[in-house]
Amino acid sequence: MTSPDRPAAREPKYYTVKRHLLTSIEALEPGSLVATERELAAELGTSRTTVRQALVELVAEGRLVRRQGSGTYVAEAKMTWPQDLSSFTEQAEANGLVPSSRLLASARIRADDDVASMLNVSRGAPVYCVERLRLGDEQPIAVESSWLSAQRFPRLGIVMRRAGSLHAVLASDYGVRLRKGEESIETVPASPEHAALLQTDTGSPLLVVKRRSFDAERTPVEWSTSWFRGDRITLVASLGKRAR
Amino acid sequence: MTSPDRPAAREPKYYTVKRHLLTSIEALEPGSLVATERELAAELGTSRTTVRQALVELVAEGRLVRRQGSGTYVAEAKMTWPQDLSSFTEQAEANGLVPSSRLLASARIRADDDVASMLNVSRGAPVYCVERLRLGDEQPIAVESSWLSAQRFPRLGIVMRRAGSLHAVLASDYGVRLRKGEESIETVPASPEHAALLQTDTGSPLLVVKRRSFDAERTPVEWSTSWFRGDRITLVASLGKRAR
DNA sequence: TCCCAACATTGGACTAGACCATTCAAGATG
DNA sequence: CATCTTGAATGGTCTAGTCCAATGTTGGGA
Repeated sequence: MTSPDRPAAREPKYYTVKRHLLTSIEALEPGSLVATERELAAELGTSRTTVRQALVELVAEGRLVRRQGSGTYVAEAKMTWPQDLSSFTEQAEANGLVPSSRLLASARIRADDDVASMLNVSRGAPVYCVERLRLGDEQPIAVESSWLSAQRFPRLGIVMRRAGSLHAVLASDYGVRLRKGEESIETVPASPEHAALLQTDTGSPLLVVKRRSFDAERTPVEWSTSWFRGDRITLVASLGKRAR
Repeated sequence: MTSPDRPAAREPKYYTVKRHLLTSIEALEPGSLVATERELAAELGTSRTTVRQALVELVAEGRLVRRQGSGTYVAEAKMTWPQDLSSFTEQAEANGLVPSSRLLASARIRADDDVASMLNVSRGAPVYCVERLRLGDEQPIAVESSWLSAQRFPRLGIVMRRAGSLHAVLASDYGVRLRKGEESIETVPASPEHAALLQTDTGSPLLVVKRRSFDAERTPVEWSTSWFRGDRITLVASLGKRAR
């Protein structure tokens, strides 16, 4: 009674625009300039808002880059990011990048319920929260927040102000070698703060990696959360024995 | 000359709405009805479009669920999904769910460049493409596409029409036991087709897991891609030695 | 020649509305 | 009492426009 042959999935108009753009993009080199939003709207007989919705998704997929005042460009290929090495420094070097960090914040605070259970300390116990922007070849890769017990690692806040690698400090100053434990991965829209740090748009999808690390005696030592740009990064892990 | 104290990250209006909603949501039980879009727009002195943009992100984060004609509700908690077991069947059972599958398509096609290199066969060689909807307790969890060499696994298309578990078939009918190789994880917006299958919205962020599996002789056997709803699933892997 | 101010153009954010599809409850009908 | 019809309310999609912020070009002045 409704429609004779019902399409399996009704396609919104913006999605038609998106597919049209996708085929145009495929023929172009990374860095090429794409038509302006107003041009596309006129050309495809639609509104700028609808064109914009298609562009938002293509940007989220890492196919396009928009620069206000300048134009929309075909994006560079995504970067792959290994997950099986222990530290950011190692992972960056495996990717052929020069790793660096900017210390955003380092505070001695009291553990809330989440942090307390993850570090196996009592609620309210003093913990260090170290927040860093991680860079590869001076380009922002991830924002990373780490929590560690302040009782176990006294003066960590002072030590971190001069050091680059947290894991190196733990090994040299405290004699702790980390092994990774559970890791969880999900996707969330970027907050304005994270977007600004990662030089992307508010609301664009990020990959969030939460990880707990243990020492040789299986005591939880570090609880960390990393935010990666979903449009620039593909996380890669080799699961079985190592590949090469 | 521009502004006396520049805020670190200018907050869009829709983000203020989002934070307002987030605090309201936190006090509510999953399943609770939230105010309508038009009410919120009037109440917060903004347009429905802006309210909608905030809702889109909260839905993407898995905090809210919208039902056309009915209303907007507080969502159930996300489901965690293990990554360290070999098959979907095992993973579902580890989660306490009854696994099932719907065979969407099963075709014998010629390998394109990507598939050929992943399976280590020549371009144009015959391969099977098996596309399945994976369910846990009858709820859609993931869409999964697998490619396997048709030369190595003759009559796989016929066999799969009756079988549920691909890995079980490989073991029983062909004597192959798989071990996992590299795995990559990224996030993409849902196509209308995937959205319909996973009962979510077109454009909502999905987690895409691509994986290559090998046999005991380290020959690539299966190349698969899985799409998970990013608002419902958190991927979990235990990295070091097994946790328990 | 060099620098800087003015301006046109781009994407970014937002508005106020239209129309549609789905849901669900209230009321009419058997 | 059960069933069907109707219609109001909801979210889904799209339009056509405004104003703003960032960019890059152009032309005038030192």
